[in-house]
Amino acid sequence: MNLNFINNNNSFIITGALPYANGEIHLGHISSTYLPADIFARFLRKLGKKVYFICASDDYGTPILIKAEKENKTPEQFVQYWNSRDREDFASISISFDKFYKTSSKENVEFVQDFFLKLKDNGYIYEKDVIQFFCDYDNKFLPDRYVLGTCPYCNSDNQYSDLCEKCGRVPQEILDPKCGICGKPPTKKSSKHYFFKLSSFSEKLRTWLSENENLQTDIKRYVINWIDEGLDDWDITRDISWGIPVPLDNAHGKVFYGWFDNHLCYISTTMTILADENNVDGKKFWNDSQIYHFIGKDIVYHHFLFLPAMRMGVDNEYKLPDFIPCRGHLMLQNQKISKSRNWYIGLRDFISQYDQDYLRFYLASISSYSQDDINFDWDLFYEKINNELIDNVGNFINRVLSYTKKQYNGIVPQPITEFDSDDKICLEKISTIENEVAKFISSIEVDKALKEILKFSNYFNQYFQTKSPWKNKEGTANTTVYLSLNAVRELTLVLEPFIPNSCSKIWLQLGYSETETEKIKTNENVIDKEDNNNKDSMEKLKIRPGHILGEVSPLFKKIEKSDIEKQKLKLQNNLSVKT
RNA sequence: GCCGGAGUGGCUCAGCUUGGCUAGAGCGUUCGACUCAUAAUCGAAAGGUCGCGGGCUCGAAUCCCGCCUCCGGCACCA
Repeated sequence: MNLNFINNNNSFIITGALPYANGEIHLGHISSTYLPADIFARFLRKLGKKVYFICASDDYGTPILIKAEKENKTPEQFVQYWNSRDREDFASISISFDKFYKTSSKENVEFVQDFFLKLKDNGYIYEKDVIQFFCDYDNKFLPDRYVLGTCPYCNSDNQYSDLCEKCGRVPQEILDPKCGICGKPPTKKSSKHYFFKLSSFSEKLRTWLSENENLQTDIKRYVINWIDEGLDDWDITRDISWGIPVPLDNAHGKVFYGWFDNHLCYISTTMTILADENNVDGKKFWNDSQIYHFIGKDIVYHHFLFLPAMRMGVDNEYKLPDFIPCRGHLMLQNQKISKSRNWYIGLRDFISQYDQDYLRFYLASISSYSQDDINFDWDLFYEKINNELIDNVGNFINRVLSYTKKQYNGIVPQPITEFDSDDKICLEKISTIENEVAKFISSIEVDKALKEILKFSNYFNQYFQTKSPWKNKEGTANTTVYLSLNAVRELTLVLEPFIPNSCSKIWLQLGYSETETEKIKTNENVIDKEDNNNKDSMEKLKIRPGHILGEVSPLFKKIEKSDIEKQKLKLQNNLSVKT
């Protein structure tokens, strides 16, 4: 949870919850899961750690099958579309996955089937007949969403048997059931299903949760409550055609339920990557690494119970997660995001209008490490970007660089005076900022890390202002500019995990080619292990006198207030159209 | 109903685990300064009964009890 922990470990496997392959990525996904994970992954890479950042589309299940049928596509075509779409969307906001794969991959299918057989060998799988809806006309079992009917709670008709979209509740027994395909009333029929003995892991799970200090305490408490109430065994099969087949001779037509196979894709995808590397024992690598599963709060149940229980069920062949960073949902203008009400902002839509780094910056700045919900507010977005990113950070960088251009022809000046006490404080700030930021990122508190960076930038604005080099050209100016340029450099280093795209531009303006930048980023161990004795030394300053800057121009464009008003209006209008 | 979280200046929040610096920050507001910079920046000021009521304590935003208000979760739902 702290810097020492990060320092003492060299390899990390980071996963982002798998997006279900039936719809587009929206701002909520980014904020709760992918952005925090990406910032963390980029931070670790910068420290020279071995990092695998893994994700995949979650391809199987009834909702996908139904949607594909409606669009007259095969489920393969359907999920292929969303897989590439997701891939593009994640790239558009620079989520730096090492691999974005799919649960329907050959590797995952084999892995899941193998995993199932191991669980079975270990005695954790049993068969049981369950009564299910069956359509005599279509000659099909009708799981979950294939049955429509009237919600027993709110009386809305045409709702799914496992979810009422009107009131959001999960009906125990839907009224007036109809087959989702032909509309005729279904009958009930017995079907053999496979069950996973979740209940027999209660005590092991309780112990694991209690003893793992890396897991968030409030979440542990409420998961333990579930255990206290008694865990039910878990029906892990479905009678549909779209899923991973149960690998048993007498189980034709049966596939695994999505939550049985999807999280195994974290492992199978990692193994797929590692198989391409020379001389790496994948399983050993997994078990020697620190495992982080980033998730949103909606899938706590699966990641804190199913996932660990299943790994326990194969004797911890692949170790359990060390961290499961879990965040709350993103609200939009203080209302819950809802796709069916059209109250959401798609990532693609957003990125087509604003710089990706605006979104990264804003979301990171409001993203606390907790399962409390946070709020996307257009007015605050406007203020944070214009006041903090642009006026504080962007302006500092631009004023220093353009001053150097103008007064020194872009050549870094030789400091000519003795460092005074102000300068010495600057020197210390320059040499400690990375550590300060690292402390927060290592415990995944990205909002606090960003705040620390803003304080740094603000401090140097003050320094530059107080020293007023334009008034002291014959005196302290060179030193002021020299130190400020080095502050810009540090700023760029610590900002990289947050706004990578903009940082690439800053490096160029600072006069470093792309290859030089790569060197800077990878060769430096930014964490300075307890060795602060050289704080005052000029050795810490990496931009040397005589270095030549690149072309300088403002990095960011301000957001217009009128534009924000349009966005708010657009959101409202979309909502009213739907309702 | 059960479980959990929250209630701090106009707004957004930090602080509360391990009670004690004059209760902090950013934005906004007011006044002033500066001009290198994207009308950016810097300085100063105003502004809070830390939800309410009790309690422990020399001392509580911070611990305990009760109450009020808001929010989330309640199982196969990504």
